[in-house]
Amino acid sequence: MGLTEPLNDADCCALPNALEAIGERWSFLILRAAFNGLRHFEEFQSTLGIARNILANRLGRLVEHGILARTPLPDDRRKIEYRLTEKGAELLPTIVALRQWGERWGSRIPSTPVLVDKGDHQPIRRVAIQAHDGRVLSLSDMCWIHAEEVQPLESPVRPAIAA
Amino acid sequence: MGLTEPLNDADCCALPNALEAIGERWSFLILRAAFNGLRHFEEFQSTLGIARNILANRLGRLVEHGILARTPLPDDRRKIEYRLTEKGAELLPTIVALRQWGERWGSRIPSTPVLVDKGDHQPIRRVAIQAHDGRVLSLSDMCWIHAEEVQPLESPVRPAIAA
DNA sequence: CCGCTAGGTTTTAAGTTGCAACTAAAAACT
DNA sequence: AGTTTTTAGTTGCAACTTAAAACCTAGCGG
Repeated sequence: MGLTEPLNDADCCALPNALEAIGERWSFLILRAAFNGLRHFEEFQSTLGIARNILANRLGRLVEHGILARTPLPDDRRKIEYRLTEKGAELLPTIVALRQWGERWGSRIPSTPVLVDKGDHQPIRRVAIQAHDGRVLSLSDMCWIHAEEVQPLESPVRPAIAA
Repeated sequence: MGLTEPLNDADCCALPNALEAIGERWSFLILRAAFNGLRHFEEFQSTLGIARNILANRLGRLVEHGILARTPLPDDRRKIEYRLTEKGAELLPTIVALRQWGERWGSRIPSTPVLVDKGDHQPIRRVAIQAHDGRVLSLSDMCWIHAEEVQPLESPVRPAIAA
């Protein structure tokens, strides 16, 4: 078996932290809604069908964790805007990965609206784990080592384009 | 704002399904433990510190959803092996993406054991959303369109990784 | 100053989690 | 064969979380 991580200690891995921020019921769905451009309490509430007290609680928690920013609009100060921060926006790969997994393995019709590159209208790739040079890796291709043991690369590879 | 998905209907998106399978408290951590090679009830229990009844419940649910396979070992039939199925193994990008996010934004030391390519011991890339040609896309580079409207590419790019 | 709207809080019921103690079956010792 | 130990659970009960519905309050618009 490829990977074996010393997970006995909680602090070896950032997952528990991440889950503290977004692991509760509804948080993920609220986030998805935020990625879809929803910004206001009543929008979230009516779109998701979530109870108001829970929504208030989750929005508050996401704000606390710096994932959403809460701003009363200056021209109507009743209205509160909840917007993804940069930190929040960087959850997109996680959400898309989970969504793709659900699409691939769920009992669903292949879900008609498709996420595409705005430039050429081609569908995005499957989210995958890649080596530094872009090769797609699976579970058995990886292992854990200590950060200090990593050898710097001789010729740094162009970061964006896959081989 | 780049993406706007008709999320009014629950069935437009595979996320709620996915979350039904793995969205409860502990499920993600159990999965991480499984990725780290844990296989037995007592291992999960003592490593994670989870209550036994909850662990039993979650393992059962993950098995129901085809994410873990439950097999009593032939040479000691008390021992039950819980192993990731293919479906389960394909959650790896989701988990790694969330972990990387937690590492980047958490208040943690950069988490010493690092996940590397077993071949060259170089760290894996950040999990990202990519266009068909490998360009990394962000929120504002994408939009939703209907599947039928996607134009096939003239020179097909290696198909294995396209979504 | 009246009513409406947006974004909450309160109350109460129902469901979930967590701990500790218990059980059941298979293996190991004596 | 009988006792003990190990592995994987189940049960009972208290504490906490979630859900639904009603209520509240600041800010606007007439």
